[in-house]
Amino acid sequence: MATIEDVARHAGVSIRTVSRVLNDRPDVAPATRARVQQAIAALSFRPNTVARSMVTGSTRTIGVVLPDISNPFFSRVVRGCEDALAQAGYNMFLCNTDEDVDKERDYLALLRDRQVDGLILWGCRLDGDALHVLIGPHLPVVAVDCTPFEGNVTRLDVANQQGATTITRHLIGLGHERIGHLAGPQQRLTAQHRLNGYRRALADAGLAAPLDYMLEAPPSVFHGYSAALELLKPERGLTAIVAYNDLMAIGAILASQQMGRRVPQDVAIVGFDDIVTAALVRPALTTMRIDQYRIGVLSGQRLIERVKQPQPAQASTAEFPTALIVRHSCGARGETETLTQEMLQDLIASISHDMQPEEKESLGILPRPSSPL
Amino acid sequence: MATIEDVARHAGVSIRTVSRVLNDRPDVAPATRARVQQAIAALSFRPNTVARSMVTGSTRTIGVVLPDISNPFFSRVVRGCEDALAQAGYNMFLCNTDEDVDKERDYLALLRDRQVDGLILWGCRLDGDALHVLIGPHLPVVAVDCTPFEGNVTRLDVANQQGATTITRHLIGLGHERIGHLAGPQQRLTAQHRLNGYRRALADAGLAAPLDYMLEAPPSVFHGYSAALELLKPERGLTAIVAYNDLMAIGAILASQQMGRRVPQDVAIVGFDDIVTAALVRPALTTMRIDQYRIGVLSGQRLIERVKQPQPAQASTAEFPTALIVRHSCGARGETETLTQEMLQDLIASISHDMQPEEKESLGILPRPSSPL
DNA sequence: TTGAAAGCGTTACCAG
DNA sequence: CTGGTAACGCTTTCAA
Repeated sequence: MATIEDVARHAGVSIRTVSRVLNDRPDVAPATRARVQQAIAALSFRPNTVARSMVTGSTRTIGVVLPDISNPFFSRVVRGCEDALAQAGYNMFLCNTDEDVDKERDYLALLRDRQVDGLILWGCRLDGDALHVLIGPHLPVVAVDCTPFEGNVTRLDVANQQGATTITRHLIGLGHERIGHLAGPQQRLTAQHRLNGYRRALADAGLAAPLDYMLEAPPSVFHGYSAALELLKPERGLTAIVAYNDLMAIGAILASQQMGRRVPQDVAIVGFDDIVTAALVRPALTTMRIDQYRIGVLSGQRLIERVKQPQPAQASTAEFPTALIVRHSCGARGETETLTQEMLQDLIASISHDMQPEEKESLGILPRPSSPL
Repeated sequence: MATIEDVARHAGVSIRTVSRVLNDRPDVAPATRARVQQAIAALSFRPNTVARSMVTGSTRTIGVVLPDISNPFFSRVVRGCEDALAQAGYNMFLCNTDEDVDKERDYLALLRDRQVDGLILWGCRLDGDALHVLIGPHLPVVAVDCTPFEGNVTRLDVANQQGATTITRHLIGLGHERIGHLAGPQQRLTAQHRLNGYRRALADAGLAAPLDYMLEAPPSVFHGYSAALELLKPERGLTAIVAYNDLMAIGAILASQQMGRRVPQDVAIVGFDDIVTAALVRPALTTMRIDQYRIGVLSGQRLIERVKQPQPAQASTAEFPTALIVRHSCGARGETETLTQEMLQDLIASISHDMQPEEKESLGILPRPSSPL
């Protein structure tokens, strides 16, 4: 690997001058600049980012910490993040925590050691004090669905409670009175909020919500399936289930089918997130949509704003909206066993708007990231 | 941030001695070591990874370059990669190229500038020469489904051609004689190989494979849907379709349904990859399974082996197997409209083995990554 | 407009 | 066993 010194020697100038050319400084004579650029090309020199980081104090590197990238929800989110970060000239360290506080702690320490310029945190389980200690007061952070904590942080929260209330009300509007909840892990804030939203809707409608209407499980298809097997036992008499997320809802559909109960005729099931698969299972899931790509982009953009600001800004908060998507697992659109053309059109629509370039551009993601140097 | 010098001062020793303690060198007196450790704790000092990298020449950083993390296939793969890398003490830069050669080029250059210790490349479109120039002869690389190129590289290839032959033969064995192919983008090696495999099976069986049996499209649900609308027009008389991947196969199922042709009774459809959704759509997809998590882990482990080897090893190659998963979209297991309990059990099985801890451990992924320092 | 030299936070060689 | 010091590749202050 050629160094800046080699280039200087080759061009017959000083190191300082090469550095000036590298950083596009105006104060260098055109002839000199040309000579340096020639030398750079001749040696196919590229500046060492690590060395540069040492002196500038900036790595142009962002740590992204989330539960599990193989969850389709997060994989979509991360795509948005990465697009936003790449566009601003930042690279991303990806870290999977499996919602394990020890892993969270390790990764956070590691990332700080690596001198990342900022952090994007999704659904951290660490408490606020621990986060504050690990991250410190200066490092720019965007925290989505995390416990509030002190620091240079923008909090971004999905409207989980409100969303859960909305979708539960949808079920109530359909005439259901015995509505259960397949709850997510209650250490997760998100899961707590969705549970609260569900209870709120029932309370507002004067409906009963005994404890045995709710069951907690890990947020996967399989665990949703197992828990639903229990929750749907006839003695509870449930006619509808609000699941913590789409994965669990899909598991619940499987469980219902195994128990010989038709969805939506015998039991209505709704999810949360609107992952791509939600439109593809049968019956197609009624769910609360979170625009995953968009919130990913947003988190990245917000972080970059903060990183570029010289001094810590005021800690800020924003809420990200959800939208009710009515499909067929709730019974609102008929109970036909066969797929109608209208239903099909909906599904096609669901999958077709998927990350079109125009869609991206409207969020500020241009076709190609501007490549530094 | 405290530096090693602060620690040295605080402990009343030299910088050198602190460095020794940091790196667990034996040649330091127990009393001194204790004093240094105390100082480290008191100042909550953590070594600056960037500075360390400058002098050691190793960043303990790996670049992972792939088409799109929001594709469920890759999100699973990356999870495996990250687990393997984290366990070895490496962090991962994630880069999405959208199969755009310009993006590939930019990211590769950027990663080299960042002094990554190694590279994992998935489905690169750049030609061998370009790759060789960008990467150079020394940097350890694991290249999966990429054009062969010179360098310090382990090539890993999915048995795409063989897999496509196998699944096409499965259809032939079911009595189909007019089998179409929903092909992937032919600039991709993977897509070429699967096309070849399909043609091979037809040729071996003495079946016709006119060009209008094949149609190329981008590998998404939506584009699979659009292309299948064309491919399934009655004049072609196709009774079965081999899709490039599961996403396209799912699109094809949607298209068939919209055209009023039942799957599998009127047209059999099979996919490739066995993404999670494949088991969840109706009818459940018959497909060739690639164990995504496993191949992700494997790519990470192979790379680490290479990174730790002092001099460039012999370039090596390995093939990763696929397995035929027979579900219901091909008609081999009956044509019942309703889900039988047996079918359901299969699906449950498909989703339940999903990344269990025991499964992971058998691949060498332990419950928690050993945290350096 | 250009150059010499200091310094970023570590590691590691060579003396003591 | 411990300490002074050069070196890693770059940016930037200060002089010329």
